[in-house]
Amino acid sequence: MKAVELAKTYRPGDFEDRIYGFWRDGGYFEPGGVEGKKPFVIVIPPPNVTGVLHLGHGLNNSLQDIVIRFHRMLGEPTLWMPGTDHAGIATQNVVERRLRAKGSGRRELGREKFVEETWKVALEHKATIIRQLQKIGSSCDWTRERFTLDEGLSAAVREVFVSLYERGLIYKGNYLVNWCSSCGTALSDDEVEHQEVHGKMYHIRYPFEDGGGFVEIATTRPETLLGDTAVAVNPQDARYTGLVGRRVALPLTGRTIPVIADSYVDMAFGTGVVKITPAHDPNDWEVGNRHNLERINILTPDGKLSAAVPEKYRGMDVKSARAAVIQDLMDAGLYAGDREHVHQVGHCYRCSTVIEPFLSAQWFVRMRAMADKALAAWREGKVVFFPRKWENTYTHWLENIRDWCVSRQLWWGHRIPVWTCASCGATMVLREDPSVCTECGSAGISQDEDVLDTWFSSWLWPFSTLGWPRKTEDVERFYPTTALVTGYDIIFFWVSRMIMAGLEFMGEVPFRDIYITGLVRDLQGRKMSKTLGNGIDPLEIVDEFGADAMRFTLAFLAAQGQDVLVGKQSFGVGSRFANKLWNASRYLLMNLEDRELLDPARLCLSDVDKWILHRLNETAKTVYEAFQNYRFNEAASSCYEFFWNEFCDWYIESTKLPLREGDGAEKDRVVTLLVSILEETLRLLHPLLPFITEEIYQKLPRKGEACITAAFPRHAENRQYPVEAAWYAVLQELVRGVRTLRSEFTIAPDKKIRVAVKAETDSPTREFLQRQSRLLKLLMGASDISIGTQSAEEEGSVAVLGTGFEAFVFIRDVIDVPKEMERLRKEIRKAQDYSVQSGKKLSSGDFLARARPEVVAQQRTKKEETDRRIAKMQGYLAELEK
RNA sequence: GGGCGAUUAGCUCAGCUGGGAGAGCGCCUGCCUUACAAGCAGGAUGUCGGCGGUUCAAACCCGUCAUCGCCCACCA
Repeated sequence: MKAVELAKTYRPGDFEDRIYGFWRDGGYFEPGGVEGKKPFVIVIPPPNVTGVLHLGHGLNNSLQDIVIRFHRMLGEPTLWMPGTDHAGIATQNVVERRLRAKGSGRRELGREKFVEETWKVALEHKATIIRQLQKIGSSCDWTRERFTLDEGLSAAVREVFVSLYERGLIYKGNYLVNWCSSCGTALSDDEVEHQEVHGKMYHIRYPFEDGGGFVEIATTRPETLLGDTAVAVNPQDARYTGLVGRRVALPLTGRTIPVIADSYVDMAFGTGVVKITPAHDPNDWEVGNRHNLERINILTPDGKLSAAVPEKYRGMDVKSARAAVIQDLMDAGLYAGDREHVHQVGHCYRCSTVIEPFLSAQWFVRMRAMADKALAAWREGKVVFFPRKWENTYTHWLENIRDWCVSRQLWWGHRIPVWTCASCGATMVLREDPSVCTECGSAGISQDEDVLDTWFSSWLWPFSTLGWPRKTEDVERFYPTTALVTGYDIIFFWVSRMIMAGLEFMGEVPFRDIYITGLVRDLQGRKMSKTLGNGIDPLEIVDEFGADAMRFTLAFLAAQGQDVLVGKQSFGVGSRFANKLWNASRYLLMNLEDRELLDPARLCLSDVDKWILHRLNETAKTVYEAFQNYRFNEAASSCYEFFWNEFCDWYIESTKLPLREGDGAEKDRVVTLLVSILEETLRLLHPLLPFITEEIYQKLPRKGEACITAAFPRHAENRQYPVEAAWYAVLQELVRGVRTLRSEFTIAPDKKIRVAVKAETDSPTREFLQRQSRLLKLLMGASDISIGTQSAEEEGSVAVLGTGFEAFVFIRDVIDVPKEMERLRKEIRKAQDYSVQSGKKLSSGDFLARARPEVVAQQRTKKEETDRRIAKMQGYLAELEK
């Protein structure tokens, strides 16, 4: 047979795109697998169509692809459902920013044109994102790709909104909501990020209406005074009881407001007197409700002071209004100073603008009942988080759930399917767009201007992508899905809500396993962000190191529950590993030249072969279990260890002897085995390094159709060879010992040495070593080796001790005697430390009585071994002293 | 104010059921040994954050303190 040629150097760029095309065009990403097996399904967390993917997506999608490929190779019908999210606020902001840069704006453009423009931008980004996902090897079924704003998903959103309305779970009301004046919309409570702000606490005097003194209040937002409708004191507060019922003159406004008593007021805080602004503070809102206070909305939707305030302040933004109010208070002699104050202030999660509580009419979803169902599902074990610690976050949020404000004052999103009739005032919540009023037949109807929160489409993702509300085969076959892989930052936004929607509309949780990835950070542990400029572009990594290197590195670093810290240099790990795989494969395939492959099942196995097969078998088990439990770092490091440190460093090296000296039949046997181990290893590594494994796999002389759908290696009882594995471990110990000596005494690699090994009488290990004496010579660089039960001569040698053997290396002429004595003393000291420690245990009655018998026995054996070693080393030392 | 996580080699971190502390990178030494210098062979380095406790036995379990980080929370 001819040798198979692999390029001299590993260049992932040469084949990754080609391999991806082979898979995609070959339909390998579509669900196949074994008939009747339970499908394995993941829906992708849809990336926002606002920009490009960052390394966090790189991690998240690499891990999903690893799991998907693993299950596909187990023969399960596997579906990775891809798609993207229209990301309401974020995308609208991107487009608005662009328009502003051109001196335009969304108002200038008008709703229809603006939405058209946004579609263009979204589709551009969508294309980029999909290209990126493909670049890193994502084996998504692109024939099923979805977008949260496409027709099907819009139908799902519509159905859910109407159906919730019909069930009485959606209502509209005038409430205080979180308002972002920059985005110009209401937000849900979860979309507000609290940040610590070093601000000021301002003290202001409110004079009594009838003259004669004042009360002093403290506030962090003096400008809201313009909307005050009361001041409150605690009814228990002896200082102020007399004041309740009196009226104060509200500064700068000409209005007077009452002093009321409410237990909400904390007597110990500030002055014990609180200004009450029901329209601009959630607490004041409650107080206002209890006391039937007027609500004065002093803000406009774009964050300016409204017509409700005195003329001079109208049109000012909050910041300048604050300054003006303070100045005017000073001028009026009502300002009582300020002090430093650190507090939490809500900011918009999309644009970081300070959130104002703002009174407006919004749509809300009643969450309590759905949350209880989601909690029950968790309690019944229907969803499991990996790692478990995130279950606290999940339950805590659900237990304290609040109604969900779902309307957004945006143009980009699903328009709320509600119409009102101008003539009869009817409200229509409908599955189909009406042309006239369903109550009075008037044509004077208009649709609600607002759109829905982006998450209102995302929470349906696990079934809307499958075609729901239509009764499709996909829904039937693939719902519920199996696993979800996502970041902890969206447990509230997305994970919990999907579980609620799944239970509510499908009657079943949408997935079973929830793997929560860590966050990708830079090497200093900082979040990657545009402003810090410390972000890493996954495509740059793919270009420089290859997609396989990126994936392997991320998996290698992804310890469950830990953030992943990476710098560009980090990817060297994966890069070197892929390179090693390339070179080892190149070498093995070179050896096919003039060889004939035999039937691997009928090969006669040497002890060394049995060792590596045993290790491969064990590794397959470890990796299988690691993938099943989403322990990616463990899978990656086991693969690394097996392939590099065992297969390459020892097994391939060991086979160089027969390949050099064996006869043709022996060479055929060895090459057959090497190629079959390589083939299995490629399958083992495929989920982690899909491109390179497929590329090499396709070149194997004997292979299945494609690595991507080949069977994942499984642990087999009949491939266990623990005895041979133990023998080989002794061989390694012996070789390492001799190599250490060589290195310590700087014996040139080409200088051949003579070694005598003395092993225990009647030991199978000794017989094994005797059988491997030529291999031993090769591995230790020995010219001559003798293995017996006694060494004829020890004169002129330096000894190496190991499990059941002593080896004598005849290099006394080149060694530095004092140095060797020093080394021995150190070794002895170490062994003695252990012996003493172990002796203490063994002489303790408690230990003997309470420790498990096998532990005691083990301890005893080890101590005896150690003591024997000490005695021998002392013997060598005495020898040297002479 | 609650809750969670981290603290292990110079750096980044593993260590899943308690039984003589591990990896990768970096560092040092020797090698271009016909697969691989992105390599090979070898080496050094640790009061496992502090203090208590449980246990025959603790990096691991419990308590406590310290430092760092994250999440949640309406104190003006």
